[in-house]
Amino acid sequence: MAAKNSGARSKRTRRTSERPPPQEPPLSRERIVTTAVELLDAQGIEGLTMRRLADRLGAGVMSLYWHVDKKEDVFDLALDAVLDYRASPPGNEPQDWRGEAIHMLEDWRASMLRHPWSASLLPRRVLGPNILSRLERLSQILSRAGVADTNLNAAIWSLWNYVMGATITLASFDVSDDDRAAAQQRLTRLSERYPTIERSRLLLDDDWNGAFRKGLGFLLDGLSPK
Amino acid sequence: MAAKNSGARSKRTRRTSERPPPQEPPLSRERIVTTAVELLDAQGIEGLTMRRLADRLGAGVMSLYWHVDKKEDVFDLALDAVLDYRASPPGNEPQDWRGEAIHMLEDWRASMLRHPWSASLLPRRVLGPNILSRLERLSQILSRAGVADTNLNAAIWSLWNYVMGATITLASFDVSDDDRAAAQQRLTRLSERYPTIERSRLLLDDDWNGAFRKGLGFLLDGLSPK
DNA sequence: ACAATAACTCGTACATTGTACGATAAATAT
DNA sequence: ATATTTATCGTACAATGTACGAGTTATTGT
Repeated sequence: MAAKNSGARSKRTRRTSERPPPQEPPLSRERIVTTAVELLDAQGIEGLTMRRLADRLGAGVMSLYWHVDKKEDVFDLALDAVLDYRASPPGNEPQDWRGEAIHMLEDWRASMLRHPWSASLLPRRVLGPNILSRLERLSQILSRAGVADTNLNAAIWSLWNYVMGATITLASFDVSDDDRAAAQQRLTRLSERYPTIERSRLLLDDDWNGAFRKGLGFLLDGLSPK
Repeated sequence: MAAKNSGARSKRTRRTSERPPPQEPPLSRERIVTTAVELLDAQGIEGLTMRRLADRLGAGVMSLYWHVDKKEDVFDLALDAVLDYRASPPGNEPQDWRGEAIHMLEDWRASMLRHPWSASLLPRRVLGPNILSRLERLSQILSRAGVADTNLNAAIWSLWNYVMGATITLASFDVSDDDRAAAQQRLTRLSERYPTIERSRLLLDDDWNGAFRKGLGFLLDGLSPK
Protein backbone atom coordinates (compact mmCIF):
# COMPACT_ATOMS: atom_id res chain seq x y z
CA MET A 1 0.00 0.00 0.00
CA ALA A 2 2.14 2.83 1.31
CA ALA A 3 4.86 4.30 -0.80
CA LYS A 4 5.51 2.27 -3.87
CA ASN A 5 9.18 3.06 -3.88
CA SER A 6 9.71 2.14 -0.26
CA GLY A 7 9.62 5.87 -0.10
CA ALA A 8 13.28 6.67 -0.54
CA ARG A 9 12.54 10.23 -1.54
CA SER A 10 9.30 10.85 -3.30
CA LYS A 11 10.56 12.47 -6.41
CA ARG A 12 10.63 16.21 -6.69
CA THR A 13 9.37 17.61 -3.46
CA ARG A 14 10.85 20.78 -2.21
CA ARG A 15 8.93 23.44 -0.32
CA THR A 16 11.12 26.14 1.04
CA SER A 17 14.67 25.98 2.20
CA GLU A 18 16.00 22.53 1.67
CA ARG A 19 19.25 21.18 0.45
CA PRO A 20 19.82 22.64 -2.96
CA PRO A 21 17.93 20.04 -5.01
CA PRO A 22 20.18 17.03 -4.38
CA GLN A 23 21.63 17.33 -7.82
CA GLU A 24 18.82 18.13 -10.13
CA PRO A 25 19.11 21.45 -11.83
CA PRO A 26 15.84 22.24 -13.54
CA LEU A 27 14.99 20.22 -16.57
CA SER A 28 16.11 21.72 -19.84
CA ARG A 29 16.54 20.76 -23.43
CA GLU A 30 20.30 20.61 -23.01
CA ARG A 31 20.15 18.43 -19.96
CA ILE A 32 17.75 16.12 -21.72
CA VAL A 33 19.97 15.86 -24.76
CA THR A 34 23.19 15.17 -22.95
CA THR A 35 21.52 12.57 -20.79
CA ALA A 36 19.97 11.00 -23.84
CA VAL A 37 23.39 10.70 -25.43
CA GLU A 38 24.73 9.06 -22.30
CA LEU A 39 21.87 6.63 -22.26
CA LEU A 40 22.26 5.83 -25.94
CA ASP A 41 25.96 5.27 -25.51
CA ALA A 42 25.33 2.97 -22.58
CA GLN A 43 22.31 1.03 -23.75
CA GLY A 44 22.08 1.47 -27.48
CA ILE A 45 19.17 2.61 -29.52
CA GLU A 46 16.67 0.24 -27.98
CA GLY A 47 17.77 1.32 -24.56
CA LEU A 48 16.49 4.83 -24.87
CA THR A 49 12.99 4.98 -23.49
CA MET A 50 11.27 8.05 -22.23
CA ARG A 51 10.84 6.48 -18.84
CA ARG A 52 14.48 5.57 -18.43
CA LEU A 53 15.49 8.99 -19.64
CA ALA A 54 13.21 10.66 -17.13
CA ASP A 55 14.50 8.45 -14.36
CA ARG A 56 18.09 9.42 -15.05
CA LEU A 57 17.05 13.02 -14.90
CA GLY A 58 15.21 12.58 -11.65
CA ALA A 59 12.04 13.76 -13.33
CA GLY A 60 8.65 12.41 -14.21
CA VAL A 61 8.14 11.00 -17.67
CA MET A 62 5.66 13.53 -18.79
CA SER A 63 7.84 16.41 -17.78
CA LEU A 64 9.99 15.63 -20.76
CA TYR A 65 7.12 16.42 -23.03
CA TRP A 66 7.12 20.03 -22.09
CA HIS A 67 10.60 20.43 -23.54
CA VAL A 68 10.21 18.07 -26.43
CA ASP A 69 7.36 17.18 -28.72
CA LYS A 70 7.93 13.56 -29.46
CA LYS A 71 10.55 10.95 -28.83
CA GLU A 72 11.77 11.48 -32.37
CA ASP A 73 12.91 14.94 -31.36
CA VAL A 74 15.16 13.48 -28.73
CA PHE A 75 16.83 11.35 -31.38
CA ASP A 76 17.23 14.31 -33.68
CA LEU A 77 18.77 16.44 -30.99
CA ALA A 78 21.06 13.72 -29.70
CA LEU A 79 22.20 13.01 -33.22
CA ASP A 80 23.05 16.57 -33.98
CA ALA A 81 24.75 16.99 -30.64
CA VAL A 82 27.18 14.30 -31.57
CA LEU A 83 28.11 15.70 -34.94
CA ASP A 84 29.58 19.10 -34.33
CA TYR A 85 32.86 19.92 -35.95
CA ARG A 86 35.51 22.27 -34.69
CA ALA A 87 38.22 22.86 -37.18
CA SER A 88 40.38 25.57 -38.56
CA PRO A 89 38.32 28.52 -39.79
CA PRO A 90 36.71 28.04 -43.16
CA GLY A 91 38.74 29.99 -45.68
CA ASN A 92 42.50 29.99 -45.21
CA GLU A 93 44.76 27.36 -46.65
CA PRO A 94 44.20 27.10 -50.35
CA GLN A 95 46.89 24.45 -50.56
CA ASP A 96 46.06 21.03 -49.22
CA TRP A 97 42.42 20.58 -50.10
CA ARG A 98 42.82 16.82 -50.21
CA GLY A 99 44.18 16.66 -46.72
CA GLU A 100 41.48 18.97 -45.49
CA ALA A 101 38.74 16.85 -47.02
CA ILE A 102 40.21 13.66 -45.64
CA HIS A 103 40.57 15.18 -42.21
CA MET A 104 37.01 16.33 -42.13
CA LEU A 105 35.56 13.07 -43.40
CA GLU A 106 37.63 10.93 -41.07
CA ASP A 107 36.68 13.08 -38.15
CA TRP A 108 33.07 12.75 -39.12
CA ARG A 109 33.37 9.00 -39.28
CA ALA A 110 35.18 8.91 -35.95
CA SER A 111 32.48 10.98 -34.30
CA MET A 112 29.85 8.54 -35.40
CA LEU A 113 31.86 5.52 -34.36
CA ARG A 114 32.23 7.00 -30.92
CA HIS A 115 28.43 6.76 -30.69
CA PRO A 116 27.55 3.68 -32.70
CA TRP A 117 23.84 4.37 -32.58
CA SER A 118 24.28 7.61 -34.44
CA ALA A 119 25.30 6.38 -37.86
CA SER A 120 22.14 4.49 -38.65
CA LEU A 121 20.01 7.42 -37.52
CA LEU A 122 21.65 9.97 -39.72
CA PRO A 123 20.28 9.06 -43.15
CA ARG A 124 16.76 9.55 -41.90
CA ARG A 125 17.57 13.04 -40.66
CA VAL A 126 20.00 14.94 -42.80
CA LEU A 127 18.71 18.20 -41.53
CA GLY A 128 20.46 19.08 -38.30
CA PRO A 129 22.59 22.22 -38.31
CA ASN A 130 25.82 20.43 -37.55
CA ILE A 131 25.53 18.02 -40.39
CA LEU A 132 24.60 20.84 -42.73
CA SER A 133 27.71 22.65 -41.58
CA ARG A 134 29.80 19.68 -42.50
CA LEU A 135 28.24 19.49 -45.91
CA GLU A 136 28.78 23.19 -46.41
CA ARG A 137 32.38 22.81 -45.40
CA LEU A 138 32.94 19.92 -47.74
CA SER A 139 31.28 21.85 -50.48
CA GLN A 140 33.64 24.75 -49.98
CA ILE A 141 36.69 22.58 -49.92
CA LEU A 142 35.80 20.89 -53.18
CA SER A 143 34.75 24.12 -54.77
CA ARG A 144 37.97 25.80 -53.82
CA ALA A 145 39.82 22.79 -55.15
CA GLY A 146 38.39 23.50 -58.55
CA VAL A 147 35.54 21.05 -58.85
CA ALA A 148 33.13 22.47 -61.38
CA ASP A 149 29.73 23.51 -60.11
CA THR A 150 28.13 20.98 -62.40
CA ASN A 151 29.91 18.17 -60.67
CA LEU A 152 29.74 19.51 -57.18
CA ASN A 153 26.58 17.80 -56.00
CA ALA A 154 27.55 14.46 -57.43
CA ALA A 155 30.92 14.75 -55.76
CA ILE A 156 29.47 15.57 -52.39
CA TRP A 157 26.91 12.84 -52.47
CA SER A 158 29.47 10.28 -53.56
CA LEU A 159 31.59 11.09 -50.57
CA TRP A 160 28.58 11.17 -48.30
CA ASN A 161 27.47 7.79 -49.54
CA TYR A 162 30.82 6.25 -49.05
CA VAL A 163 31.31 7.60 -45.56
CA MET A 164 27.82 6.68 -44.46
CA GLY A 165 28.00 3.17 -45.86
CA ALA A 166 31.33 2.49 -44.26
CA THR A 167 30.30 3.86 -40.92
CA ILE A 168 26.89 2.30 -40.69
CA THR A 169 28.32 -1.07 -41.60
CA LEU A 170 31.15 -0.90 -39.12
CA ALA A 171 28.96 0.47 -36.36
CA SER A 172 26.51 -2.39 -36.84
CA PHE A 173 29.30 -4.90 -36.84
CA ASP A 174 30.78 -3.46 -33.71
CA VAL A 175 27.52 -3.91 -31.98
CA SER A 176 27.87 -7.62 -32.42
CA ASP A 177 31.13 -8.98 -33.69
CA ASP A 178 30.38 -12.36 -32.23
CA ASP A 179 27.61 -12.50 -34.82
CA ARG A 180 30.32 -11.88 -37.33
CA ALA A 181 32.44 -14.71 -36.04
CA ALA A 182 29.44 -16.99 -35.98
CA ALA A 183 28.68 -16.08 -39.55
CA GLN A 184 32.19 -16.77 -40.68
CA GLN A 185 31.96 -20.15 -39.02
CA ARG A 186 28.68 -20.93 -40.66
CA LEU A 187 30.33 -19.77 -43.82
CA THR A 188 33.15 -22.22 -43.43
CA ARG A 189 30.66 -25.03 -43.24
CA LEU A 190 29.33 -23.90 -46.58
CA SER A 191 32.64 -23.40 -48.20
CA GLU A 192 31.56 -25.16 -51.36
CA ARG A 193 28.97 -22.52 -51.85
CA TYR A 194 31.06 -19.51 -51.01
CA PRO A 195 34.63 -20.58 -51.68
CA THR A 196 36.10 -17.21 -52.50
CA ILE A 197 34.89 -15.16 -49.57
CA GLU A 198 35.56 -18.10 -47.32
CA ARG A 199 39.17 -18.26 -48.42
CA SER A 200 39.75 -14.56 -47.94
CA ARG A 201 37.95 -14.62 -44.59
CA LEU A 202 36.01 -11.60 -45.64
CA LEU A 203 33.85 -11.46 -42.58
CA LEU A 204 36.78 -11.50 -40.21
CA ASP A 205 38.79 -8.85 -41.96
CA ASP A 206 39.38 -6.00 -39.61
CA ASP A 207 41.53 -3.42 -41.26
CA TRP A 208 38.57 -1.11 -41.50
CA ASN A 209 40.56 2.04 -41.20
CA GLY A 210 42.92 1.04 -43.92
CA ALA A 211 40.14 -0.03 -46.24
CA PHE A 212 38.25 3.16 -45.55
CA ARG A 213 41.19 5.35 -46.34
CA LYS A 214 41.98 3.44 -49.48
CA GLY A 215 38.51 3.70 -50.95
CA LEU A 216 38.28 7.32 -49.98
CA GLY A 217 41.50 7.95 -51.79
CA PHE A 218 40.15 6.38 -54.94
CA LEU A 219 37.04 8.50 -54.80
CA LEU A 220 39.00 11.70 -54.30
CA ASP A 221 41.33 10.75 -57.14
CA GLY A 222 38.36 10.35 -59.41
CA LEU A 223 36.62 13.47 -58.26
CA SER A 224 39.54 15.85 -58.39
CA PRO A 225 39.59 18.07 -61.45
CA LYS A 226 42.09 16.89 -64.03
CA MET B 1 -21.56 -9.60 -26.78
CA ALA B 2 -22.11 -11.85 -29.69
CA ALA B 3 -19.43 -12.07 -32.35
CA LYS B 4 -16.91 -9.34 -31.97
CA ASN B 5 -16.32 -9.02 -35.67
CA SER B 6 -19.98 -8.67 -36.54
CA GLY B 7 -19.32 -12.30 -37.23
CA ALA B 8 -18.35 -12.12 -40.88
CA ARG B 9 -16.67 -15.46 -40.64
CA SER B 10 -15.22 -16.37 -37.33
CA LYS B 11 -11.70 -17.04 -38.34
CA ARG B 12 -10.69 -20.54 -39.16
CA THR B 13 -13.73 -22.71 -38.79
CA ARG B 14 -14.19 -25.60 -41.08
CA ARG B 15 -15.70 -28.91 -40.04
CA THR B 16 -16.17 -31.30 -42.86
CA SER B 17 -16.90 -30.63 -46.49
CA GLU B 18 -16.90 -26.92 -47.05
CA ARG B 19 -15.59 -24.66 -49.70
CA PRO B 20 -11.89 -25.26 -49.93
CA PRO B 21 -10.75 -22.85 -47.22
CA PRO B 22 -11.78 -19.57 -48.84
CA GLN B 23 -8.24 -18.81 -49.81
CA GLU B 24 -6.07 -19.75 -46.93
CA PRO B 25 -3.61 -22.46 -47.73
CA PRO B 26 -2.00 -23.62 -44.52
CA LEU B 27 0.39 -21.27 -42.86
CA SER B 28 3.98 -21.70 -43.89
CA ARG B 29 7.25 -19.91 -43.67
CA GLU B 30 7.05 -18.94 -47.31
CA ARG B 31 3.56 -17.58 -47.05
CA ILE B 32 4.57 -15.60 -44.02
CA VAL B 33 7.58 -14.17 -45.75
CA THR B 34 5.87 -13.12 -48.93
CA THR B 35 3.06 -11.53 -46.99
CA ALA B 36 5.53 -9.76 -44.79
CA VAL B 37 7.21 -8.32 -47.84
CA GLU B 38 3.86 -7.11 -49.16
CA LEU B 39 3.08 -5.50 -45.85
CA LEU B 40 6.48 -3.87 -45.62
CA ASP B 41 6.16 -2.53 -49.13
CA ALA B 42 2.74 -1.14 -48.36
CA GLN B 43 3.22 0.21 -44.88
CA GLY B 44 6.92 0.56 -44.32
CA ILE B 45 8.99 -0.78 -41.53
CA GLU B 46 6.79 0.52 -38.75
CA GLY B 47 3.78 -0.97 -40.45
CA LEU B 48 4.84 -4.53 -39.92
CA THR B 49 3.32 -5.83 -36.73
CA MET B 50 2.71 -9.41 -35.88
CA ARG B 51 -0.99 -8.76 -35.53
CA ARG B 52 -1.35 -7.13 -38.91
CA LEU B 53 0.70 -9.84 -40.48
CA ALA B 54 -1.47 -12.53 -38.94
CA ASP B 55 -4.61 -10.74 -40.05
CA ARG B 56 -3.48 -10.63 -43.64
CA LEU B 57 -2.82 -14.32 -43.44
CA GLY B 58 -6.19 -15.06 -41.94
CA ALA B 59 -4.49 -16.58 -38.94
CA GLY B 60 -4.16 -15.93 -35.24
CA VAL B 61 -1.18 -13.96 -34.06
CA MET B 62 0.37 -16.71 -32.07
CA SER B 63 0.23 -19.13 -34.94
CA LEU B 64 3.06 -17.21 -36.50
CA TYR B 65 5.28 -18.15 -33.63
CA TRP B 66 5.26 -21.75 -34.51
CA HIS B 67 6.95 -20.98 -37.82
CA VAL B 68 9.14 -18.21 -36.59
CA ASP B 69 10.95 -17.57 -33.37
CA LYS B 70 10.85 -13.84 -33.04
CA LYS B 71 9.77 -10.88 -35.07
CA GLU B 72 13.40 -10.32 -35.96
CA ASP B 73 13.32 -13.54 -37.94
CA VAL B 74 10.56 -12.18 -40.09
CA PHE B 75 12.73 -9.21 -40.94
CA ASP B 76 15.67 -11.43 -41.72
CA LEU B 77 13.67 -13.65 -43.99
CA ALA B 78 11.92 -10.80 -45.75
CA LEU B 79 15.23 -9.11 -46.29
CA ASP B 80 16.87 -12.11 -47.81
CA ALA B 81 13.85 -12.81 -49.96
CA VAL B 82 14.25 -9.47 -51.60
CA LEU B 83 17.92 -9.86 -52.39
CA ASP B 84 18.24 -12.87 -54.61
CA TYR B 85 20.20 -12.52 -57.81
CA ARG B 86 19.68 -14.41 -61.01
CA ALA B 87 22.40 -13.75 -63.51
CA SER B 88 24.52 -15.51 -66.04
CA PRO B 89 26.25 -18.55 -64.56
CA PRO B 90 29.29 -17.74 -62.49
CA GLY B 91 32.32 -18.56 -64.54
CA ASN B 92 32.13 -17.77 -68.25
CA GLU B 93 33.06 -14.45 -69.70
CA PRO B 94 36.54 -13.52 -68.67
CA GLN B 95 36.31 -10.31 -70.64
CA ASP B 96 34.11 -7.59 -69.30
CA TRP B 97 34.64 -7.83 -65.57
CA ARG B 98 33.90 -4.14 -65.11
CA GLY B 99 30.54 -4.42 -66.81
CA GLU B 100 29.74 -7.51 -64.82
CA ALA B 101 30.54 -5.81 -61.56
CA ILE B 102 28.55 -2.74 -62.44
CA HIS B 103 25.60 -4.84 -63.51
CA MET B 104 25.57 -6.79 -60.32
CA LEU B 105 25.94 -3.77 -58.08
CA GLU B 106 23.31 -1.74 -59.86
CA ASP B 107 20.93 -4.65 -59.75
CA TRP B 108 21.57 -4.97 -56.06
CA ARG B 109 20.86 -1.32 -55.53
CA ALA B 110 17.72 -1.52 -57.65
CA SER B 111 16.44 -4.49 -55.68
CA MET B 112 16.76 -2.57 -52.48
CA LEU B 113 15.17 0.55 -53.88
CA ARG B 114 12.19 -1.50 -54.95
CA HIS B 115 11.70 -2.23 -51.25
CA PRO B 116 12.85 0.90 -49.50
CA TRP B 117 12.66 -0.66 -46.05
CA SER B 118 15.27 -3.22 -46.98
CA ALA B 119 18.35 -1.07 -47.30
CA SER B 120 18.46 0.12 -43.74
CA LEU B 121 17.95 -3.40 -42.43
CA LEU B 122 20.80 -4.96 -44.34
CA PRO B 123 23.79 -3.67 -42.40
CA ARG B 124 22.50 -5.25 -39.24
CA ARG B 125 22.19 -8.64 -40.91
CA VAL B 126 24.88 -9.35 -43.45
CA LEU B 127 24.33 -13.02 -43.07
CA GLY B 128 21.53 -14.16 -45.35
CA PRO B 129 22.39 -16.64 -48.09
CA ASN B 130 21.43 -14.33 -50.91
CA ILE B 131 23.60 -11.50 -49.76
CA LEU B 132 26.46 -13.90 -49.22
CA SER B 133 25.97 -15.11 -52.77
CA ARG B 134 26.28 -11.60 -54.02
CA LEU B 135 29.46 -11.05 -52.06
CA GLU B 136 30.83 -14.33 -53.34
CA ARG B 137 30.02 -13.34 -56.87
CA LEU B 138 31.62 -9.95 -56.52
CA SER B 139 34.62 -11.58 -55.02
CA GLN B 140 34.97 -13.89 -57.99
CA ILE B 141 34.59 -11.11 -60.49
CA LEU B 142 37.28 -9.02 -58.88
CA SER B 143 39.52 -11.99 -58.36
CA ARG B 144 39.21 -13.02 -61.97
CA ALA B 145 39.89 -9.43 -62.95
CA GLY B 146 43.26 -9.72 -61.34
CA VAL B 147 42.80 -8.01 -58.01
CA ALA B 148 45.45 -9.40 -55.69
CA ASP B 149 44.25 -11.47 -52.76
CA THR B 150 45.80 -8.96 -50.39
CA ASN B 151 43.55 -6.22 -51.72
CA LEU B 152 40.46 -8.28 -52.24
CA ASN B 153 38.73 -7.67 -48.95
CA ALA B 154 39.39 -3.96 -48.99
CA ALA B 155 38.04 -3.79 -52.52
CA ILE B 156 34.87 -5.65 -51.68
CA TRP B 157 34.16 -3.64 -48.58
CA SER B 158 34.78 -0.38 -50.39
CA LEU B 159 32.19 -1.29 -52.96
CA TRP B 160 29.80 -2.56 -50.33
CA ASN B 161 30.15 0.64 -48.36
CA TYR B 162 29.52 2.80 -51.34
CA VAL B 163 26.49 0.88 -52.51
CA MET B 164 24.98 0.68 -49.06
CA GLY B 165 25.52 4.34 -48.31
CA ALA B 166 24.01 5.43 -51.58
CA THR B 167 21.03 3.16 -51.26
CA ILE B 168 20.22 3.79 -47.64
CA THR B 169 20.38 7.51 -48.19
CA LEU B 170 18.20 7.48 -51.26
CA ALA B 171 15.72 5.08 -49.75
CA SER B 172 15.35 7.28 -46.69
CA PHE B 173 14.91 10.33 -48.84
CA ASP B 174 12.31 8.65 -50.97
CA VAL B 175 10.35 7.93 -47.90
CA SER B 176 9.94 11.63 -47.38
CA ASP B 177 11.04 13.96 -50.11
CA ASP B 178 8.78 16.65 -48.78
CA ASP B 179 11.07 16.69 -45.78
CA ARG B 180 13.82 17.28 -48.27
CA ALA B 181 12.02 20.18 -49.86
CA ALA B 182 11.23 21.62 -46.47
CA ALA B 183 14.85 21.35 -45.51
CA GLN B 184 16.02 23.08 -48.64
CA GLN B 185 13.59 25.86 -47.88
CA ARG B 186 14.78 26.16 -44.35
CA LEU B 187 18.23 26.17 -45.83
CA THR B 188 17.43 29.06 -48.08
CA ARG B 189 16.42 31.08 -45.08
CA LEU B 190 19.83 30.41 -43.66
CA SER B 191 21.75 31.09 -46.77
CA GLU B 192 24.32 33.17 -44.98
CA ARG B 193 25.26 30.19 -42.97
CA TYR B 194 25.30 27.64 -45.75
CA PRO B 195 25.91 29.63 -48.92
CA THR B 196 27.59 26.97 -50.99
CA ILE B 197 25.17 24.11 -50.60
CA GLU B 198 22.34 26.58 -50.87
CA ARG B 199 23.59 27.81 -54.20
CA SER B 200 24.02 24.35 -55.64
CA ARG B 201 20.66 23.28 -54.27
CA LEU B 202 22.28 20.18 -52.90
CA LEU B 203 19.20 18.86 -51.18
CA LEU B 204 17.08 19.07 -54.29
CA ASP B 205 19.52 17.41 -56.62
CA ASP B 206 17.95 14.34 -58.07
CA ASP B 207 20.31 12.78 -60.53
CA TRP B 208 20.91 9.96 -58.14
CA ASN B 209 21.50 7.37 -60.77
CA GLY B 210 24.04 9.47 -62.55
CA ALA B 211 25.85 10.33 -59.35
CA PHE B 212 25.83 6.73 -58.27
CA ARG B 213 27.31 5.51 -61.53
CA LYS B 214 29.95 8.18 -61.50
CA GLY B 215 31.21 7.44 -58.03
CA LEU B 216 31.12 3.74 -58.69
CA GLY B 217 33.22 4.28 -61.75
CA PHE B 218 35.82 6.14 -59.73
CA LEU B 219 35.99 3.37 -57.19
CA LEU B 220 36.40 0.70 -59.84
CA ASP B 221 39.06 2.75 -61.55
CA GLY B 222 40.99 2.94 -58.34
CA LEU B 223 40.49 -0.70 -57.46
CA SER B 224 41.38 -2.22 -60.80
CA PRO B 225 44.88 -3.66 -60.95
CA LYS B 226 47.29 -1.43 -62.85
C1' DA C 1 -8.66 -50.45 -36.01
C1' DC C 2 -7.04 -47.67 -32.38
C1' DA C 3 -3.80 -45.31 -29.59
C1' DA C 4 0.11 -42.33 -29.19
C1' DT C 5 2.66 -38.77 -30.80
C1' DA C 6 3.85 -35.11 -33.49
C1' DA C 7 2.62 -30.98 -36.12
C1' DC C 8 0.20 -27.04 -35.95
C1' DT C 9 -3.27 -23.31 -34.39
C1' DC C 10 -4.71 -19.74 -31.38
C1' DG C 11 -7.04 -17.20 -27.12
C1' DT C 12 -5.72 -15.13 -22.98
C1' DA C 13 -2.69 -12.57 -20.33
C1' DC C 14 1.09 -9.59 -19.21
C1' DA C 15 4.79 -6.41 -19.30
C1' DT C 16 6.60 -2.51 -21.86
C1' DT C 17 6.19 1.22 -24.71
C1' DG C 18 4.75 6.31 -26.38
C1' DT C 19 1.91 9.86 -25.21
C1' DA C 20 -3.01 12.50 -24.45
C1' DC C 21 -5.17 14.85 -20.81
C1' DG C 22 -5.68 17.46 -17.01
C1' DA C 23 -4.47 18.52 -12.26
C1' DT C 24 -1.26 20.82 -9.89
C1' DA C 25 2.41 24.10 -8.31
C1' DA C 26 5.92 28.02 -9.01
C1' DA C 27 7.25 32.11 -11.20
C1' DT C 28 5.99 36.34 -13.25
C1' DA C 29 3.09 40.02 -14.69
C1' DT C 30 -0.78 43.15 -13.77
C1' DA D 1 -4.14 40.25 -4.73
C1' DT D 2 -5.17 38.23 -9.04
C1' DA D 3 -4.27 36.46 -13.48
C1' DT D 4 -1.14 34.33 -16.68
C1' DT D 5 2.62 31.94 -18.14
C1' DT D 6 5.99 28.32 -17.24
C1' DA D 7 6.92 24.00 -15.74
C1' DT D 8 6.12 19.38 -13.51
C1' DC D 9 4.01 14.97 -13.24
C1' DG D 10 0.26 11.10 -12.04
C1' DT D 11 -3.12 8.54 -14.26
C1' DA D 12 -4.87 6.27 -18.06
C1' DC D 13 -5.03 4.14 -22.53
C1' DA D 14 -4.01 1.95 -26.75
C1' DA D 15 -0.56 -0.68 -29.24
C1' DT D 16 3.03 -3.83 -29.23
C1' DG D 17 5.90 -8.50 -28.74
C1' DT D 18 5.50 -12.77 -26.90
C1' DA D 19 5.11 -16.60 -22.83
C1' DC D 20 1.97 -20.16 -21.66
C1' DG D 21 -0.94 -23.71 -22.29
C1' DA D 22 -5.12 -25.54 -24.10
C1' DG D 23 -6.94 -26.85 -28.20
C1' DT D 24 -7.12 -29.32 -32.87
C1' DT D 25 -5.63 -32.00 -36.86
C1' DA D 26 -2.46 -35.09 -39.12
C1' DT D 27 0.84 -38.76 -39.00
C1' DT D 28 2.66 -42.75 -37.39
C1' DG D 29 3.23 -47.16 -34.75
C1' DT D 30 1.13 -51.32 -33.48
